[in-house]
This record gives sequence, structure tokens and C-alpha cells, in this order.
Amino acid sequence: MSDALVQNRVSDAPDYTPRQSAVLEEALRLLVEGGDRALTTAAIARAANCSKESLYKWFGDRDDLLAAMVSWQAAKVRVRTSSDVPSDRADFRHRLEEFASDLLTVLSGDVSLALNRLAIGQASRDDSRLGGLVLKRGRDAVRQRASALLRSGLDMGHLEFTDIDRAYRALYGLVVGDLHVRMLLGDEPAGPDRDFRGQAQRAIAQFFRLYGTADPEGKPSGKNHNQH
Amino acid sequence: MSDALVQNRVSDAPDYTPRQSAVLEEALRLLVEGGDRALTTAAIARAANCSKESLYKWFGDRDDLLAAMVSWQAAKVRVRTSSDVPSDRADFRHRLEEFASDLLTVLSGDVSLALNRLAIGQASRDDSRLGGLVLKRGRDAVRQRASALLRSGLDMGHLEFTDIDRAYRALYGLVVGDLHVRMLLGDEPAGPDRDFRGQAQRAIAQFFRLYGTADPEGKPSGKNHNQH
DNA sequence: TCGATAGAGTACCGTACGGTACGGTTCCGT
DNA sequence: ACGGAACCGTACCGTACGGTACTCTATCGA
Repeated sequence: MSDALVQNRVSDAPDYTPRQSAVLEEALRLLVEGGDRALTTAAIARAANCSKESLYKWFGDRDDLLAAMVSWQAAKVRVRTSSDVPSDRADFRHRLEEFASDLLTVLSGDVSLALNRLAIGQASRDDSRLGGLVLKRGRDAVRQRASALLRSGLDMGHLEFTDIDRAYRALYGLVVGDLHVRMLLGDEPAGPDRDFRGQAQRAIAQFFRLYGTADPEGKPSGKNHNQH
Repeated sequence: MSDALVQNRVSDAPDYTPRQSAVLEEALRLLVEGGDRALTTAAIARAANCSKESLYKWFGDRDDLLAAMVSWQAAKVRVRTSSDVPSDRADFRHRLEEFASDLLTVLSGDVSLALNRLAIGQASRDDSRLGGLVLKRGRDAVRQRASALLRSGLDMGHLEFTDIDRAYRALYGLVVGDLHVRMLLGDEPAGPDRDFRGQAQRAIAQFFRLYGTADPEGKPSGKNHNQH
């Protein structure tokens, strides 16, 4: 249909009234502090000073409310896309490091962890949209941003790859490792794992050794023999 | 205390009677097929043809039963440790590829996904041991196996690194990427993502470009200037 | 053969949650 | 001033689950 884009626009950025936003905010706070057990309709109503009836009127089902929480948080966290294109190689590298650091910061955030736990816990129920929503609004958004960066790196000759999906996969893996799942399981990252900036810089350095072209103002870092 | 090791030994490999094992097996089947909602004590008792009272007598609490399920599955999946040391460089590389492929296969398994979802869903409750159990019996076990491999690679001069934790992190990241979390969220890996062997080989090739020493019988792959 | 132990099947209890209905209050348009 | 809509607080209902108690049967050792 011709209005698919409009439809997308609407469903991608649902606008809640200030009151509804406040409710979602309280619900997120409840979820972060007490986990999914604390996220009952009665508790939400109490925390948000509204009636359960209003919750159902505003959001529909309880699952709809959970979905609204995901959308709301995703809209809040929407990273600045920084549309201007990187100037030189050093700037490009810096942008990658910034992306990596932001990624680690977001993934280790209270709300992100709580929502991911909630969605994963419900992923078995076949009628739950939460998993797909988190994938679409969270991970795919991050992926889009990274892909744009990677493509510009390719265009400017700083990177060399043929399959952007594989390049992104390597980038994500080097940056995050198993940190995310460990945190999801309740493992608090200890001392050295908290150094997101250093972690990001090391990961990007490794990524350049895999996908970077020869540095014009430095010693070459080995010929790039990626898989075709 | 002096019997800490024995205590560890016992808690690491609890021996269940055949009947109890059968119950745990049925419980796992229920969990895989119906998610956590299907995993009620009544349903387990019905599926296993036993009484709820027996469940409580054998396993204690419901949480104890869930913990027993994790332990049981971990004991079943315990990979062959292949204690013999790799012979030459090609063999070592093959062993790494095998590890990577096994890792992908295990992580994408039905039971593994279901148990991880269960543990992550309960990770918010502060009284749940499931998260820690999965970390200890699952991830740490994998990590041990990989670390042994990496160390032997270092000793034999095939690898070069100073921080084994960082090397493992890179290895895990290159192999798994964000595949695990995507699957946990309910995303079915499509066509190309199902090629675990190819995925593993590509990841190990990249890992060698980061941490491998110069190949004696081939062209050097760039000097290894890892961060100390 | 008899007593006892283990265990299956079922009924039962308390609680908690999702969802709905109702009375009372505030606010707004006319 | 009046009528109605929105909405808060609470009471209510049905259901489902964790955990316990009870009955009946089968197996086993003496």
C-alpha cells in the first residue's frame, strides 16, 4: 500500500500524552527495581497514581502496555545519528570508538537490561511480540547506525570488506563479547569490565586490523586478505 | 575447610536416581515445548507420572527443581574435553574451529535456549540462583575448555597474547557475535546464519589474524602488535 | 502372611494476578 | 449553573499456581 511509510512512521514513533508517558516511566522504574514480578497492573496503577481501568483504556491489554514500555524506552534512547559524515581517517576511527562505547553503555544500562530480561523471558510464549519489538526497535536500530558508519568507511577507503553483515557481526562481537549475556544472567561486570572506553578502543583497534585498509600516514597493518 | 573440594565435587555432579533423571528429562521437555508457563509443578507431575508430593520430597522447592534441571542438562552436555594436546599448527587450528562450531551448536540448541531464557527471566529476582548456576555450569565450563586450548596454543607458539581473558573475549565475540541474544529474543537464524561450520572457520581465521603468530609454512600474516 | 515404606492420584488451601464494575470527584464545554 | 466525560480508588470475580494433606495401592523384607 502507498501509505506504508506513513504507517511505519506512526508505529515507529507512537506519541503518548504526557500522562501516559509518566505512567510508562513509572512502569519502567518498577520493572528496574523489582523485576517482572513487581510489574503487576495493580502496582503500576498504584505507582502512577492512576486506576487500573485507565491503564486498560489507555494501553489496551497488559501485553500492549509492555510493548508500549519498549517503544517508549527505544524512542527515549534513540542515539543522536550524527548525520554529518566523518572527515578524515582519525575522525572515522573516533566515530567507531564512540559507537562502541555508546553500545556498551546502552547495553549495560538498568532499563535496557530489565527490558531485555522481560522480553527474553516471554520469548517462549508464541503470542508475545516483545522479543520482536526489542529486536526491531533496539538491535536493528543499533545495526542501522553501525552499518551507515561502516558503509561510509568503505566509501572513504578506510575499510575494506565485501559483506557488510559479516563486518558488522565482527564489530559487534569484538566490542561486546559475552558481556551482554553475562549481565543478563545477573553477573555484575567487575572492575576491568567497567572500562567501556578502553574496551571500545581495544575492540576498534582489533576491528581495524581485520577490516582496515593500509594507514596512509603510518606503517601498513598487514595486507587485508578477508574472505573474498 | 579441608573438604571444600569434596563438597564441590558433590555439588558439581549431583547423582540423581534414574527415576529423578526421568522426571528432570520430562521437565526439560515441557520447558522446551511450552516455555516457563508450561513448567508448573502439576504439569511436571502429570508428564512424569508422579505425584506433586514426590516432586517436593525429591527436589525440595520448585526453585530447587529448576536448579536441578540446569545441573542435569549441564552434566549431560559436558563436552568431551579431548585431553590430548594438539600435535601441530594445523591440528591446533582445527581444534579451535571444532570448539567454535560446538559452541554455536550448543548455544542454538533447544534446551540451552529454553534454560537460558528461564534463568534470564528470573535474574531480576534477587533470590534466584539460576543465573549464577547457568553462568557457572554453562559459560564458565565453556570458558575453561577454551582457555586450556588458548594456553596450549600460546605454549606451542601458535598464538601470541598476554591477557588470556581478552583473547578469549575476542574469540567468543568473533564466533558468536550477537547471534545468541538474537536467538534468545526469539529470532530464528535464517539460512546463512545456520552454517555453523563456515561461521566457525571464518571466525577462527579472523582470530588468527589477531592473535596468531607468523605461520612457519606460509606467508606471514602481519606483525602481531596486540595491546600488552 | 503381615507390617511398613514409597509413591500415585486427587482433593484442598491460601494467595496473587489479570481484568471488570462501581461509586465518588474533578474538570471542561455550553 | 448544569450535564457529561474523564478518571481515581477500591471492591470484586474468576482463574491459576505453589505447596500440603489424605487415601489407596503396590512392592518388599521378615
